Formats: sequence, structure tokens, C-alpha cells
Amino acid sequence: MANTSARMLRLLSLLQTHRYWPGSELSDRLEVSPRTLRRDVDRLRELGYPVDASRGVAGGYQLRAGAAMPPLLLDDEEAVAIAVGLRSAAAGAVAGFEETSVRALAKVIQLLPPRLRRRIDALQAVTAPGVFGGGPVLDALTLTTVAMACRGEERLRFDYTPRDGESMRRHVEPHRLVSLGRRWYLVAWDLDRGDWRNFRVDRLTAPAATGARFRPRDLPGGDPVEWLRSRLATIPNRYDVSVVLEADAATVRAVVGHWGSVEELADDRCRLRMGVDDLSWPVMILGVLAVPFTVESPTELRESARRAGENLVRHAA
Amino acid sequence: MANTSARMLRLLSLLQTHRYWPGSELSDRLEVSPRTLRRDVDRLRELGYPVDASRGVAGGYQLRAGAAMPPLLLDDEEAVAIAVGLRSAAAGAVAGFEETSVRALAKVIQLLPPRLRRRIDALQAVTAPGVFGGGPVLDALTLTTVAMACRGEERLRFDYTPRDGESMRRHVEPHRLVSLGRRWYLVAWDLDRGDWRNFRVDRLTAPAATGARFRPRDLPGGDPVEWLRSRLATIPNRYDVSVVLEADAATVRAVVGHWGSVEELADDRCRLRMGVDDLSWPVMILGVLAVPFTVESPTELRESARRAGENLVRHAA
DNA sequence: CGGTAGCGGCCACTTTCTGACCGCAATCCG
DNA sequence: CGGATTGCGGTCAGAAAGTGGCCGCTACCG
Repeated sequence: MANTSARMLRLLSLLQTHRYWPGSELSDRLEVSPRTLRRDVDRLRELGYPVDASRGVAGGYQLRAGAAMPPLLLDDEEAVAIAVGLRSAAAGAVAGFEETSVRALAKVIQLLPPRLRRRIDALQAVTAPGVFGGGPVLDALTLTTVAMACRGEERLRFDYTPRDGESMRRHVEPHRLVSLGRRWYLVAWDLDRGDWRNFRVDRLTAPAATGARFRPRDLPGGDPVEWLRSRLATIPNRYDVSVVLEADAATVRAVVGHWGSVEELADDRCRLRMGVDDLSWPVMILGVLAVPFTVESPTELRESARRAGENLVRHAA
Repeated sequence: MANTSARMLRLLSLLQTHRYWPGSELSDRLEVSPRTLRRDVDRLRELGYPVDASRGVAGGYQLRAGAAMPPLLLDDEEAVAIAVGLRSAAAGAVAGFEETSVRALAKVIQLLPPRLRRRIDALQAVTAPGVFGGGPVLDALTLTTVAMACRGEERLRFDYTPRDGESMRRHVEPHRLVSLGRRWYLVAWDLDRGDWRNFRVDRLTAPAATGARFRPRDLPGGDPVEWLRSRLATIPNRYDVSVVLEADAATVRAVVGHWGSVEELADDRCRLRMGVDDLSWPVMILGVLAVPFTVESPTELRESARRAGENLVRHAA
């Protein structure tokens, strides 16, 4: 209680909650003499946390940004917000951050007190529900359980239903979670088969870490993403969309965001390319942009767009 | 360096990165004797962090979830992921979490080392770019600067361009940020007018905290959200969309997510209601659902849907 | 100019920390 | 079952640190 370490943490936490603190108030709250407070502040500075101080009548202490990330001291609300934000980022709301997000999420979840965990679970599925065509709905608990087993190097059991086949209990040594093309895969050593396998996380239920730890094996080639990509290459199942639009690139980018690349062809003409599993997403983009367009590929997109358009026209009457 | 507090933090951080740690390895890394390590673990436990230990040949230490949130010790990647996730949540990707997210974001941003801040700023705007019709593009820096001024109780100057009028420099005591209907508002005491005002954050540029602190005034009524709502009630400017769809409610919900309410009318018939500023969003939903529908209101939606449909049909050829 | 508030040296006293040594208690494995 | 491994915690003595009080100094503000 009267411990120095604890006091330092409390001080750091106080400095994180308000921008300015008069020294007297800090020493008050920490129940030490002002002299000791000054020493504590010094200690923080020695640890690399940049605490600014200003003198004079309205003086006080302030925590600036430094070179290293100080320990984040969060209250309940903030912790929940972070978990929720990470969850939606893990679901692909922010392109390119899925994997880091799920790693950070696993860390937060692991530390989260149960009562907060319940609040988060109340939000149910990991996918930000919405228009992200093709993204399967994924249980956040499943994803984080798997992520934690990877990190903790714990064996994992789960039920798995392959695309065509019976559901089966599996027992694996989890290696890495990989997010590829809006889907999550687990790369793992299958203990029953004695070989490396990949599993789509959305086809996986009731994962449970067994508690047994293992020494990670080396994946052939080393890079799980490459390995997975080569395994999946045998079943390509995506459309490569390419459309020329009579609109300026900036407008298109504003609508499409990260989910496609926009190539400027002229002042008000650009080419949009994106890879998708489901054509409804590009159709929507064409719909909302409301500009002339030419479908270059795939031909199926023409058909989808025409059908959607006819449907709209027919019922708008 | 050989400081106890620092070592405790390092220990906590180690315990956060792997699930299990053999005691010998921990004492090794911390460069203390195993006895001291045991004492450090004890200290953590006394501080309330639940460190489990298991004995025997594969024994080790492990940090469980406890009653309080321990300080989060993040590496660069994780910190960036958290900031990015929070930013997208603040932009409304996760309904209902905008305000808490922006508070947490302000805290993280404040602590973030500049090099990481730059990485995040490279991602530019706070809005998850995409289909969220009507959400104005908002600069993350603006939002967090304002949030930090609120938290730090610092006066704020900024340029403000009202809907119809000249841009003007303002000087306020910021009170609260409020997210309402996919927009951010600042509720503040206007120092020039000597009265409470609200400002749309997307119309606000170059915010700068002056460094002068103030004692927060009491907002009449106390609740900033209520206050703002009553102020805005005079300018209603949204469409109230109501559409009957020939589809089962679950399907519609999966597409619409939080952004509307779905009322089940029959097995394959439901009513969708949502409030929007911009009709392109409901049009897209109608497009992607590809089911018969009847627009109940507003009549403008019929026109928009028809135009979008015709455009699709015309160019799909 | 005077008041406020942070800075940091000095000192004496107290408390904590540390490593070493010990026997003990789970747990795992053969 | 018995041995190896690994965590647990008591005790001890010396070393290290933390503490409050005192002081004069400096920056800032009105």
C-alpha cells in the first residue's frame, strides 16, 4: 500500500487523466510530502516519461508524449471502448490492421476483468454489421480464444465443419492467425493428422484451449501468410472487378475507401479495381456513385448491375 | 535502472506478452535472483494483479484477469492498432461508442510518441472511408485536439464557418464533445458572446488550445446531450426513411446492421426505418437486397432509387 | 515588486530490498 | 513409487532506497 511502485503507478495514472495537476494536489492525493512528490516526478522522468512542469502562479505538472509508450492506465469505459474499437478493426473495418488489431485485442481481453468482458460480449459478433459484402459473421469470442491460444502456445480443441463434410472435433497446435481477403484463417499443426493445416475461423466452433503447452514447430518456408496463400491458391474463388467510371478519382475514392484501388485516367474518368467474393458490393458502389460506367470485368457484374437496377426501377414507382 | 518500480513494470509487461513464463527465465531477464523474482511476483499480487503460478516440471507464471484493469503495456504496433481502431469507432463504425472512443483516443494520442502519431496521421481522416452516407469527413487531429482541450479544461481558439456566413475566429471554454446523428458537436462557452454555443466539429478548423485553464461553468440543465438536442431541434434536416421490404427481417438486419431498425411484419416481409441526411445510403441498401420493396417515405427516395436504377441498367449493357 | 510554485541540495532517520541459504510442497514422468 | 523440477516462503545481515524537513534558488504572473 505505502509502496513506492504502487504510488508511481497511481501518479502516472493521475497524470494521464487530467492535463494539468498542481503539485500540491498530487502530493495530497498520494499522501506524501511535496518533497517526495518532486522526487517521484523525477523518478518518472528517469524512467523516460516526459513530465513537464510549469512554475509560477498557475503552475503544475503535465505528461507529454515521449519516445516510449507509457503504460496505459484505463478506466472501465475506456477499456471497453478500446476493445470494441479493436474488435471492429479486427473485423476489417480498417483495412490492413486486422492482424495487429486481433493481437492487441487478445492482450486486452486477457487482462479485462470479467465484468467488462461481459459488457463487450453483449455486443455479440465481431463483424461490424453492415454492408461489407462477403465478410462472414464471426464470433469475437472464437477469434480471441484462438488468438490467445496462439500467443500462449497452448494446444487447442475445436469443432470444424469443412466446406463439404461432417463437423469434427480437432486437436491442434495453433501457430498463427492470418487475415486474408476479408476472412480469418488459423494456421496450425494438426495433431491427429500429424501435418500442417489451415482452418477458416468462421467454420470453427467451440474452441477451447486445453492448457497443455507446446514448443512451436517451424512452419515450412517460415512465412505463414505465404504458406496460406499457396494453399489457398488452388481454390481461387474471387471476382476481379474492373470498371471505368466517368467521375473524378477523388470522388470515387471517397466512396470506395480502402476497399479498392482507383486509377486516374483523365480529369473525370478513372478505373476502379477491386477483388471481391460477392458482387453486391461493387454493384452498390456503382449505384451510389450515379455516374456513367463501363464494366470491363467480370461479365457477371453486368448482369448483377442490370438486375439490381431493374429491381430498383420497378419498385420505385 | 536498477530501480524496483521500473522492474515491476518490466515484469508486468513481460507477463502481458506471453501467456506462460518459467520463473527462471523471468529472473534471468530482469537480472535478479529467483528469490527476488518471487518477491516481485508477490508484490504484484499485493497490488491486486492476479498472477497465477503452476509448479512442477512445466511450471511457470501467468497473468490472469482480475478485478481491476492493470496498466496496459503496449508495443508500437499494438498502440497504433488501438489508435486506429478507436478512431474508426469514434467515426461511428460502432454505434453508441463514439464518445467514449474519442475520450480514450484523446488519452492514447496524448501519450503516443510522435513517430507513432505520424504513422496514424498517415491514415488521414477519421471517417472510415466507405459507404457511411452523410458522415462528413472529419480530421482526426481536429477532433482529438478539441477532446483534449475539453479534458484538460483549457481554453480553445479555432476558425468556425457557420452554415451561412463568414469564417470567424472563436475563443471558447470547451465543455463537452457530443456525437449526435453521425455528427460531432462541441458544446462550449463562447467567451466573445458570453453565452453557451454549439459548434459542428466538421465546420471547425485550426483548433489550438491556448494553454489558459479555466474552472468549468455549469451548463444550464446539466446534460450537454439534452441541451444540444433541444438546440438542434429547431433545425431538423433529416429524412425519415420508411420502406416495406419483401424479405425476412434477419436478412435485412444483416445488411443494415445498426444503422436502422427493422420491424417484422410477416415471415418474409418487414419494415425498415432509418434516419439519414443523404438518400444514397438507403438506395444502396435497396440495391443490394435485390428484393421487391415499397417506399412509404420520403417520396424523394422513390426518385433517387429510380435514377440510380436507370443508371445501372443503362450502363450495364 | 511580491506571491506562488516548482527545483534540488543536504541531512538524519527509517524502511525496504536483496541475495543466500534453507526445508517444504506440488506436479510430472518414468 | 521415487526422483527431478519448480514454485513457496522463512530467516538473516548488509546494502540501498526512500522519506520528511529544511533551505535558498529560479521562473512566471499580475
